[in-house]
Amino acid sequence: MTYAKTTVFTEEQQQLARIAKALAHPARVAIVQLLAAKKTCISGDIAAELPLSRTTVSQHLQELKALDLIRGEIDGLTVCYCLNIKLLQQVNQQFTTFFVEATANEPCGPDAGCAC
Amino acid sequence: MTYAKTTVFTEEQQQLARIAKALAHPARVAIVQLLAAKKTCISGDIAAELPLSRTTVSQHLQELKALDLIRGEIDGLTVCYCLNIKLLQQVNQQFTTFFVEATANEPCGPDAGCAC
DNA sequence: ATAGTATGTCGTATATTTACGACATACATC
DNA sequence: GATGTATGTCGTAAATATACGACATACTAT
Repeated sequence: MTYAKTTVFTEEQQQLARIAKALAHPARVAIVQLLAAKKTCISGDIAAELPLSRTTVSQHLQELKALDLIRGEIDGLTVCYCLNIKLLQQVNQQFTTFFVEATANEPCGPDAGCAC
Repeated sequence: MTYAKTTVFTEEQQQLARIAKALAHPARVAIVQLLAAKKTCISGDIAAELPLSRTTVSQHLQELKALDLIRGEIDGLTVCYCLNIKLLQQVNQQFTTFFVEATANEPCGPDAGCAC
């Protein structure tokens, strides 16, 4: 067996992994859900809803913002974070494609060189 | 402002985050795609396709296996990893629901107490 | 101007992830 | 049985993520 490393990760794979990473913490999932529910969008209120310190929540917000999944608008003294709906729709499409392709066929079998 | 921490992360949020974490590395995304493409399913061949050592790939495989996203079947000297199609379909549904809910409404606005 | 409030950043401690060589195990083949 | 091969685990080093108190900044209100 040759063990040639033919593949480097594609931009597509890296992009999917990046977004997955952004959602890889329950706090960040919760933040997106909070914003979607329109319950609030103000930084401090978000922190108040989560069992974490304001500092930590701010850090999670920055992570989501770094990927442009949310955007912050300064409104006087407070900051309002809004979902980037368009990007989320795009990302939704990427995940859907990934999962559909992953679940399209029965896996393995003789084609792949195994008996299962 | 009271800063009462009313919410602890729900099982749903934790589940989504867990799966997202599993896909939060391009190598693991690539592994799922490789298995889906039926190109191969044998541990060593998977490692040969990726720009990582066999040890590291094995580690990534164990992570996917721990969440039951893939299953390993020993076939003599080799081990064949197969996608858990049913679980992937379930997960697909979870992600879809999450994204649909996140993108259903225009975010923010006066309801949420901000001006954007 | 002064005081108070909301927010982000810095510093830092701890935990987790990532990566890989070395080793152990288990099967196949000679 | 001895040898070779495929795989997983162990130990460990380095990088990254998580969490939070303390501080700095910027705006509001008195």
